[in-house]
Amino acid sequence: MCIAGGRIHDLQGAGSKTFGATAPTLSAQHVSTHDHLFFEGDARDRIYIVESGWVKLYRTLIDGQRQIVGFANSGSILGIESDGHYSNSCEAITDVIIRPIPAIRINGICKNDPALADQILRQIARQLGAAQSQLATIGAQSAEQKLATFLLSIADLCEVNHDREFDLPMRRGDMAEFLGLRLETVSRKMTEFQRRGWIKLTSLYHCRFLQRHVLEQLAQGGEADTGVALRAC
Amino acid sequence: MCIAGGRIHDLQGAGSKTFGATAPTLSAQHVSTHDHLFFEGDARDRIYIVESGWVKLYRTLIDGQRQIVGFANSGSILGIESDGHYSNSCEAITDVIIRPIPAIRINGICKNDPALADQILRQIARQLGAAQSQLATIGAQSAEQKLATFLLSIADLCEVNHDREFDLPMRRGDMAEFLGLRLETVSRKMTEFQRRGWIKLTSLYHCRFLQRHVLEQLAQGGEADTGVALRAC
DNA sequence: AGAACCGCTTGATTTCAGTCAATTCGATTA
DNA sequence: TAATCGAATTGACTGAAATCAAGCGGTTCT
Repeated sequence: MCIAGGRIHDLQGAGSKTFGATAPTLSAQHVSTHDHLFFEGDARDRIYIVESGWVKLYRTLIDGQRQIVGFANSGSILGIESDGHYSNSCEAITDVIIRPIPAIRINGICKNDPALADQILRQIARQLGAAQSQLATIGAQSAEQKLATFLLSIADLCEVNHDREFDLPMRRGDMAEFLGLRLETVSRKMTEFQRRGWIKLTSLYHCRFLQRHVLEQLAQGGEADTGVALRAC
Repeated sequence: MCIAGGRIHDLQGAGSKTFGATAPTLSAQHVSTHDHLFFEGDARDRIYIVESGWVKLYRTLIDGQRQIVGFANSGSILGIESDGHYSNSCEAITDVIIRPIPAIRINGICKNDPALADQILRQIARQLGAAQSQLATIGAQSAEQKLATFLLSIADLCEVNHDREFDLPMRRGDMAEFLGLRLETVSRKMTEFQRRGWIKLTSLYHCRFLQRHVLEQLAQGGEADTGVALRAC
């Protein structure tokens, strides 16, 4: 099966030709929160361009452990890392609108559709860079540093508003599975960040930076000084 | 600077036209062990195709922590994840022969050189898949599982010979920086794997599988049973 | 030969994050 | 308003890997 619950709906007439004259012809589709676009191992019959909303991409190990390998929102292309079969599962974490592209178009795409191919090449390069950054985060940072890095990068994707406020569209457990932590650890650190006055959670899924520079220092591998001036030495 | 020690040598006449009629014109170059092809942040003036030998790709955090984001050998394309500037440093861990491709060719490559573009697209997709697998390894596995996964995948890249023997071209510290562990932990686990009769180190950089299935079970998230039969229950 | 160096191994101890368990919070429904 | 359910928080305890430190073995340099 490819779509859990079969709740993907065609949106005839919704935003078309986003990707130029050679763009795909399939119409945009709607996916509800918690529905899957595809599962790891499914035959890859199409790739998807996200038009709005958020999805998570993850892998499941045999012992049930899961690893989220990325979150994706508007502009992301899904399914390009695989060949024949999807190598990740993909679940909507908000309501999502996607535009499918038949996989058949991918073979020899450079000859047949150079505009789309360039688009895909840029996207996949960006995703590879992001995956490598995430490797550095997961492999070389402490829980505290991981969370700081995560908040900054998610805020970046969400475009922080004038109040330094941004969405946190995923659950604590998703954050944990992305960062290689447990949700209890994420929860504790979020609480600690608040207690120290670095962030303010206006709701579970809404966050505001109070001391962004402290998080940036943490993320870059420095010590958090909480405003205490460093003495020259 | 781009090449530490300036020890990259042109190899005029060495293997040419590996990548079809539209292949790059620059000649192959030799890089000695421990020399750098490029550093994180350098202007990306070219990408490279590895023709022989091994390199490591890594990032350095401000506090000096390093994360190896990948090892690459024959057939790999280096520098494609970046745009304008290299996002990783690249160091030869053995003597290496590479073929450079001027970055200028990359823009609009689909129109100008579709054969090379298809090649790059396949390579980058493979690298993204590998990076995501590595995320799952680093984020969701124990030290023991990480090492089992690593040995299996490196053996795969090296092509195990008839004696189930394969090269381990990197140092313990490199393995550690790749797996998000400390070199002491890698050393301990390697010793433990040997003591349990799963592997035999014929030298520091040469390994033989004795009980490959145990490692495979470990890597997939199961318990290691060391040959003791499981009772049906 | 001796000294110095480098990478690896091994041991003792500490610590950060994981585990297990209880409780709270918030949204939805009866 | 009470009941229910899922998600998040909080607490007590444990354990796996990090840290700190010493020693080993091979290679290179004087």
